[in-house]
Amino acid sequence: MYTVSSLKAELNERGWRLTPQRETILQIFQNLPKGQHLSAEDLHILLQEEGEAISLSTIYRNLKLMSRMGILRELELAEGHKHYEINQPSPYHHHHLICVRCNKTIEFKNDSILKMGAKTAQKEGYHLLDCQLTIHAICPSCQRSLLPV
Amino acid sequence: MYTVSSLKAELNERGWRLTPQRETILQIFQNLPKGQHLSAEDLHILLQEEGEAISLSTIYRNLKLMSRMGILRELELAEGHKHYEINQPSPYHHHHLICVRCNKTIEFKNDSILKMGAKTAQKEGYHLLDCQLTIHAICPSCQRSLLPV
DNA sequence: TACTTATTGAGAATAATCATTAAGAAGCCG
DNA sequence: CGGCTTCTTAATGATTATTCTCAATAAGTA
Ligand SMILES: [Mn+2]
Ligand SMILES: [Mn+2]
Ligand SMILES: [Zn+2]
Ligand SMILES: [Zn+2]
Repeated sequence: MYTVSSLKAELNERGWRLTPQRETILQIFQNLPKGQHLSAEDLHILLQEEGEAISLSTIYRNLKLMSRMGILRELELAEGHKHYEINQPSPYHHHHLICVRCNKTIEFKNDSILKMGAKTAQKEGYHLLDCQLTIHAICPSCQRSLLPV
Repeated sequence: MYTVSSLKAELNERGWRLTPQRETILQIFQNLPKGQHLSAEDLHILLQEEGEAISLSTIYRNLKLMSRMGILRELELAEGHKHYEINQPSPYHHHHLICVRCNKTIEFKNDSILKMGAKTAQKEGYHLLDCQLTIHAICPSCQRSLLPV
């Protein structure tokens, strides 16, 4: 599992710095209950409630940065804004099935997808940061409700 | 001088449309006193005052569009936001000398710059949209005031 | 007149700016 | 070797600017 010191190492390697804000954000995501995802706004409010407020600017900046570093995954759920979760390696790596009506999200695993992603990236000489299958769909419950569109 | 019908022609040629908003924006810039430049916000307020309000979204979208079409010029003055003016051909084509302290802006002409720009673009096979020399400086009056930085 | 689809407007999300702060590197002793 | 002081410059936070989204509208065209 990703530690604060490995974050520091990776940052420093690129001439960047470990800040309390980055450390806090990493820890929030590491301690996030399985299956939960946070938007920038969610994170902002959560931090305020915990009395560790970080500015929205900094949150946006670091969510993007940590996604590009491959530490977080940027998820396109069905709410009109991005969500994030920690990017975990193989045994925990998973994909998302999202109900576009009620936003209920199910995480599922599939090793062959990850393998294929890794192989494809490698074949092209790309450095893999994340590989996620996102399925937008309508859940059984919303199907039953028969509401138009 | 650019007319509404030539704007319509150029738009339609690309599958785009002439809207009242675009027409209004063009006319505002055409009637703008020589040497005046408008920011998105300036334009928004100006239109509100004239009772022809156009949404800020639409203003931003069209300022960018019309700049890319070569109808407007996007100016990097010294105020932290973009300004725009109509993009006029040769005899009216000009450049800008801006005081970064008081924002006083002087327009000046220089045919050789335009010629060089045109030649350079042509040599590389580029289609010239605009060619502007922007000079950021400190005006005599601000020099005299001797204020630090 | 009907039809397709670009455009608009409202609101939300995200990015940019800039002065201020503070990591991390480097130099200096003890 | 450590701690302390400097120094450079990345990062933050507050604010502002700009972009994105989506449902509703309307331009151009058949
Ligand atoms: Mn959400
Ligand atoms: Mn201005
Ligand atoms: Zn559902
Ligand atoms: Zn001046």
